[in-house]
Amino acid sequence: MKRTTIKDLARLLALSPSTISRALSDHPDISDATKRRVREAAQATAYVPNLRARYLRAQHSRLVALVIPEMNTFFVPGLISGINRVLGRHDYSLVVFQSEDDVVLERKLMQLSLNLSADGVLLARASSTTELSHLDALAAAGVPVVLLDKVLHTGRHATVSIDDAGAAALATGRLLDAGHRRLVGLFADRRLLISAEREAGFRRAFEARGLDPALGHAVEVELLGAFDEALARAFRLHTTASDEGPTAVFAMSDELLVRAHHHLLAAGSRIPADVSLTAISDGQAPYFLYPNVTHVRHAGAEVGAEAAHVLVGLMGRESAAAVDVRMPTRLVELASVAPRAPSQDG
Amino acid sequence: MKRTTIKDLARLLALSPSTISRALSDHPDISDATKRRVREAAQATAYVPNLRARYLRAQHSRLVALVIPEMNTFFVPGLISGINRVLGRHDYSLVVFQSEDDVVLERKLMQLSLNLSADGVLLARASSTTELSHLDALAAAGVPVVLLDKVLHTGRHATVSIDDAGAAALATGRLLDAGHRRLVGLFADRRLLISAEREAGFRRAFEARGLDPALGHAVEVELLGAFDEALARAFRLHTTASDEGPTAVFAMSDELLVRAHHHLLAAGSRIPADVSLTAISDGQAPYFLYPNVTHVRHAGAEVGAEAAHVLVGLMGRESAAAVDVRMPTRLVELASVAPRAPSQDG
DNA sequence: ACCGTTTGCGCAACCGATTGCGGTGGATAA
DNA sequence: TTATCCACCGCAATCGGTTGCGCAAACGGT
Repeated sequence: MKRTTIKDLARLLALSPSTISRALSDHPDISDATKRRVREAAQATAYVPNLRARYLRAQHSRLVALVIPEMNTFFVPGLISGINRVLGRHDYSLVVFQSEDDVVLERKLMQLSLNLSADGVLLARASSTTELSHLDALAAAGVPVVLLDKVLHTGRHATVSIDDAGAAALATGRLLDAGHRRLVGLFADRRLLISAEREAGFRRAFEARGLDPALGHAVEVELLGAFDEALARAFRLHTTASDEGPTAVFAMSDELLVRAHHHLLAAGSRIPADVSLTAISDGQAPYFLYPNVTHVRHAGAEVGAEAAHVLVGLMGRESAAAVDVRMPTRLVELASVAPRAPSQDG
Repeated sequence: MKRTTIKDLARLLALSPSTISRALSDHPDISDATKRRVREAAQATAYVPNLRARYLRAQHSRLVALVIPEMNTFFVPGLISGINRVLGRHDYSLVVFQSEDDVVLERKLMQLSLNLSADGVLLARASSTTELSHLDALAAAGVPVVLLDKVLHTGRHATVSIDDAGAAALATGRLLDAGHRRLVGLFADRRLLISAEREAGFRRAFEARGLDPALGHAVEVELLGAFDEALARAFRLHTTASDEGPTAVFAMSDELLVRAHHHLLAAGSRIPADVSLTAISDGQAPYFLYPNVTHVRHAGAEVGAEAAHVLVGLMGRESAAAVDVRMPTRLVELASVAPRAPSQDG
């Protein structure tokens, strides 16, 4: 049941392997008659060229490794899809690894990518990854790396990301411009650069309008399990007797968005009549939540496609210029924000 | 910037490549002193073993190809994650391909998997794939294939799937047992085997209880864009003057579930006070929708892990037994079903 | 001092391809 | 007839490893 090789064909037709190889690749040195014979034999024996052997000789693999912290529901699927679409067009295949958000495993996977001779690597670093020395081996071997989504701007690596602070400011600003003042901002673990950036954007939106950033109550949701309690507490804490409580919520991610939405409905709040809502989102969830959520779009598919483009470019040439791409983001106006009549503090 | 090879080390240490290879693999024939020298030199020159060369010689690749129709939000991510987790434990790497739900591309990708000498293939067939002759070449080469999720039971290929009809009957039965009689069932394209099966289960639930299956109104949602209109029409059509309309909805997938949920809220219905809701779901969406949706769990992660297990088993031995695994499904009781007082037709 | 056994390493083939170069045979030109 | 050229194909090296086998030196025993 072994597969047919070029040598098998050579033996079968009493030719040399080189002739078979050339016949199959339509080399001018081979006569048409021979080419025909070879092709027929290849057909008959179900010959399948062995790309690994070919690539070994050619010193490449046409394999690209993608390392992500972990699979999730909203962003990563689009990312993979976008990457795959672009890579497929250039005859690259995508190997997907998960680092389980662990630097140690991430390092191992970088090493594995090198062992497999990946032609390029796409890395969404683990949250605990604070330095990129494990990319040095890749660099030394001339394997280009593109950092995506959760990047680290070292100036030495190509990156594809968004302006996190800007996106957060945009979504927050939409709430402020609708007249809301007391806001709750939902953020993931603050030690993550991305959370810190988005929280900074959240505050910046207040400052840009000459408002007191203290009106924005940032809630850090470390464990999704403790979400409801955390959000409820935020509302309680920031509701004073003289003043009413928060009237709008900003979620920095889809995970937080869907939970916030759920929480608000469960608490009996109407959106947007009682509470307005915006988020930074991949662009899926906002459409199946009711009402549709006004959001700043940060689509995995677009980030992935762009990163793949950059990588393909890098794999093409020798030089490894450290491009820094910032994907544009835009506000998608849907139905979760209602204007609010300004009160005395507006 | 070329990477160090075994030959480089051989030259450097004035040894033969074979000695280097054996020293690195701790072969007993090599003296400890030499081993030490070799290891140090390998360290110093940042030697990286080339797995492709090794695997070429060893006649395998430790690569597994996964071919899915397309990425989606709910099921596939879990699938990939589950597969990867199991595969990783066995030192296999996962190459992910998307067939864009097109048989022609699917065929090409099977061919590509063969060209790359994948050690095994995981296939979630495209909806237009009605026969599996493109797997013959893989079978001939001794490459095991496991069909998952959207399978085709040929008796010649290993499969991992669920009892679609049973799962649908379970979710539907939950509604009937709560006293609901007029039901709307939401299904994807009927030409898909999976839709047909689940619709059969939907009807079977009525029959099993001695009820008229005509009370179950199956709606086929071909285009997600036309969802709202289709569902609204179903409610209109099946609401008679003498009788009230449907009081419960069953969705055969997450995509349909989230849209149904959205639609019901938008129409001003309360769940479950006005309309009860069940679904077959991966198990994510039911928790972030409000109220949490009672569903039959069909988790991608579990299907993926099981399929990977089966494949690993198959890749281990020579024989290619055609196992047929049906994943168990169970009802997860949450909050979207309310009992309904029986009327005259109950 | 002689012989058998280890110990430690190299030769060369192999995995499945690709490719520079050289060689043979027939046709053509001089 | 002989020199020349071209069409067509094979040899052998190469990619980066692995491995069966052989061989020399060192070692042990008597």
